[in-house]
Amino acid sequence: MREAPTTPDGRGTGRATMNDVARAAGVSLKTVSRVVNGEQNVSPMRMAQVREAIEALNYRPDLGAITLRRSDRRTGTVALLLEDVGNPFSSALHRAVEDEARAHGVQVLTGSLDEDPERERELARAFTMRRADGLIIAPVSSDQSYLATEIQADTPVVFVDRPGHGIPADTVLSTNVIGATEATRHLIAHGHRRIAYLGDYTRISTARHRQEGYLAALREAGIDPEPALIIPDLHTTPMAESKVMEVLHRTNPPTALFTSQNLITVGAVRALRRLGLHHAVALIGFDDFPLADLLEPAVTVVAQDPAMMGSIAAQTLFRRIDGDDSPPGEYWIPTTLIRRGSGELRPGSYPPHERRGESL
Amino acid sequence: MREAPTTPDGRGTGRATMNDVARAAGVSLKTVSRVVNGEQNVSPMRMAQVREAIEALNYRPDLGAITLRRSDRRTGTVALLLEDVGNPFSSALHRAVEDEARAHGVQVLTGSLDEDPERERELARAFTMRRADGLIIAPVSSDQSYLATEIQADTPVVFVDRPGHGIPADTVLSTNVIGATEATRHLIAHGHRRIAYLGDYTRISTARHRQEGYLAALREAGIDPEPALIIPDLHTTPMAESKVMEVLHRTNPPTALFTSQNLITVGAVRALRRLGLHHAVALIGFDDFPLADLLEPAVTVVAQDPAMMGSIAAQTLFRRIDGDDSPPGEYWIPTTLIRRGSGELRPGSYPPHERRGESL
DNA sequence: AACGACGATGACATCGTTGTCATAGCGGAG
DNA sequence: CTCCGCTATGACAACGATGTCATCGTCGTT
Repeated sequence: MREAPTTPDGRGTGRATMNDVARAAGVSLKTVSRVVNGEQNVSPMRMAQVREAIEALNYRPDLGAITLRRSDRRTGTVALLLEDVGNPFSSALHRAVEDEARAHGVQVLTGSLDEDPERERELARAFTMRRADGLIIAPVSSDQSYLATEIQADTPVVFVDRPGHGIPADTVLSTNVIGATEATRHLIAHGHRRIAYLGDYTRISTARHRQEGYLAALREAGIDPEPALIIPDLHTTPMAESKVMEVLHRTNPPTALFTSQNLITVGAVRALRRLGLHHAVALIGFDDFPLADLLEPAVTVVAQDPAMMGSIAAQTLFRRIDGDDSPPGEYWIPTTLIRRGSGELRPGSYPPHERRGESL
Repeated sequence: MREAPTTPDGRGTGRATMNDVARAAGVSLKTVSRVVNGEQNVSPMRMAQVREAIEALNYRPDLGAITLRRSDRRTGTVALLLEDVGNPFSSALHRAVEDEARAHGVQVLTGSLDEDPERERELARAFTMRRADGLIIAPVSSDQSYLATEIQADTPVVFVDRPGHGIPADTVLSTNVIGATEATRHLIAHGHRRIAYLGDYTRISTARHRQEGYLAALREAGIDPEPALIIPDLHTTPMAESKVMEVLHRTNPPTALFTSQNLITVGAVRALRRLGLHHAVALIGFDDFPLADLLEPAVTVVAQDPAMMGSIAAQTLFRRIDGDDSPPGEYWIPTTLIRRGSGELRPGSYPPHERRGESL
């Protein structure tokens, strides 16, 4: 095996170029290009020589240079901007996008937005400079019109989990309103009338929609929503936990809780445990989470399908990349109410201890 | 605002180039380059003209072209190859790498390996072609010598979670042996002598090391390891669940379980629940998981620190990228035994029902 | 008044690759 | 034997940017 070549001017990167291969094989640059790209009309002899040189020099094409020169300008990369690649929802979605991308021979660049609009702009800019072939984004800022340039430059954009604003683009969403309505209706059907809503920051569209669904179900059942039971702007587990503690200490506490998001659900579970009310106060959470079925009682949830959302978003994106220019669509991914126990508790189960052995 | 320019030959990408900006501003290409790169010696007047043109044309530099031409050849991208970006361990690690990368103005390309050596090669090749500035990988194949070319070409590689083979490189690992020894010792200290080991595929180095630690603790306590209690090659929750069911149905069942991985731990919890033995048989799992503290009993674990692993791996990588060429190092990230209840059960707690009220 | 230093600017080559075009060689039809 | 058409091959420009170098003008110094 030969040494890695160094260009005469000392700028050597330690990596062989197509030119190095050409020299080594004693053919022209273009012939190497033909072999590498599997083009017709190369004699078997040259072909063998070139392949041998490629092997010997350990040549690897430079995708940057290829992209620059090729007429289609594809980078074979798509960008994925999510809330936080470390959380279960985002990472499940990410994985589904990756699977779809793999099928297209495309790599995925990811970034976490952390509810930070500035970060959204930064990352969008970074990915623009990298000329990603497409962009899937769960937007956090209130205006995505800065992406208009991209779309105009033929880089498709797909919104996922949250709708975008200021530009038309394909959008993949959970049926948030319907799911929340269904959850609340389910609690009402089990006899509850004092149902608390615990939600994330109101600026987040999904939080608003879930609250909307909650209110719709109350209205439909002729229950007056009680302002004191509508508690938005919770974002973390500790925030939710302490708020739930407070709510349940009130003189006229709710008999059921509807939590609009994972971390809040977990906070509620912790609070109920600490108060020993986990078998007394009903609970339904929006968004499923691992081990929900192993808790005591198991937690009833409105499950989203992040994997499906990722798949659909990616499929839509690739269809656009492949030239589909029909009008943008909205894709609604259905949620599923999973009955596990916590959502089927009836009001007036106090004191909890008397009921303990009963369950199961 | 002006229309996006089209190059005369019709190859127009819809995106303005530096040349377009130069033409619009009535200056030379090089002057635009100077402005964009904030170089000295541009008159304020030209500067203003150029900025205006940039704004009007919505110019964005093409990172591919920049990388090709610049002498440092940086792409501002690092590659991260993990077991599965969708699982909690990988995604926590991913997030930590992203945070470190963000601090360096670098983007992260990710890929999931799914224990598939072929996939490892494919992705390594894809990232090589993209000329990532560095590579962090949790290897699955038995030989990474194919990466030697990369290292030689000055693209640093860092192994994380599992050691690499065939090339020297920085490596970031959990203290698997120590952690497993500690867990097993803890069970022994609580009176157990019949402790089952339930592990992942033996081909995975972490699984081997955890088994090693388990055996070391037994040996140290003068307990003869019982082959029937050493159960490797479990990889999924259902596999683990059914195996644990089987083991506990034996005539002389173990009084404690040590599970070497998350999914196995969850499988064990499910099996114990189904058999009603969750308060009778002790359990310690390797690797922490969300809600472990909310299960009944709460699950004692040997916690890893994936975020720390990601941080250290990324920091090491960036140090290398910045030119550090000291000999490769090994970084051991300590594990922590978290006592929560399941690991503190003593043998002979049958029947479980008598003890139920007692706990807490 | 002559000169050197320096600031501002642009011309041109270049990075690694592909697209376009030209051309040499060869076999077969007329 | 000539010419056509095809295959195999290479020369050269171009993609979008930066690095190098040359040039020109201005100003302070002697």
